[in-house]
Amino acid sequence: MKVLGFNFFNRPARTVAKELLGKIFVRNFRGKIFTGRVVETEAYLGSEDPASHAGNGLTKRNSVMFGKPGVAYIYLCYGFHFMMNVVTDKEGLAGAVLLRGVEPLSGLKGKVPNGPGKLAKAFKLGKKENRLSLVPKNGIYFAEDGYKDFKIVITGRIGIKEGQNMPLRYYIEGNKYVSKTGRRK
DNA sequence: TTACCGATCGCA
DNA sequence: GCGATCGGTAAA
Repeated sequence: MKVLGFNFFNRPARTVAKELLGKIFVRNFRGKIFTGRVVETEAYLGSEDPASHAGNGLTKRNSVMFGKPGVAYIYLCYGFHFMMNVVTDKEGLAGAVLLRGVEPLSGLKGKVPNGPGKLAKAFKLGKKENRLSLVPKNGIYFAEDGYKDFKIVITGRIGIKEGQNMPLRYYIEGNKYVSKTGRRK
């Protein structure tokens, strides 16, 4: 099993979002290991994407999206829910991939993180983990185990105003752990 | 300093 | 269909 490194994330958000499907998300929380297979992602771009946090230029919050790839961008939304993103694209260029759904593999004890909010909660991700680098020493990283026998479906993103949506959502066809709200067309 | 609102979820 | 609840952002 190979850990995904800097070069994997140092590419356009669309590419990373697509290739992250089927990979394994690993979270080491105080000695406990949580793992899950990535089954659903969304890509967020920079200035060309009005739905992205980075769509209106650089601010304090989104500055991490302009920084080094392979860094966690975790944001509190609607006052309740954290969203787990991975920064992509080379430094200076905004881009991120949102994790919307994973299939639980180990350490998740019956939890079904089918949705970005629940996912972050199940993996114990919060404000503290924002801006952490996805280098194994920080306890958050992605790994590759050769799983690639699946079909990728591309649709519009979820929760985005009409008119500024783009087909940047990727998921594994037929997977039970793709979020339900996300399954609608 | 204040007012507004969002990449959501669970319950009715 | 709606309310919960908080931090970033822009305007004053």
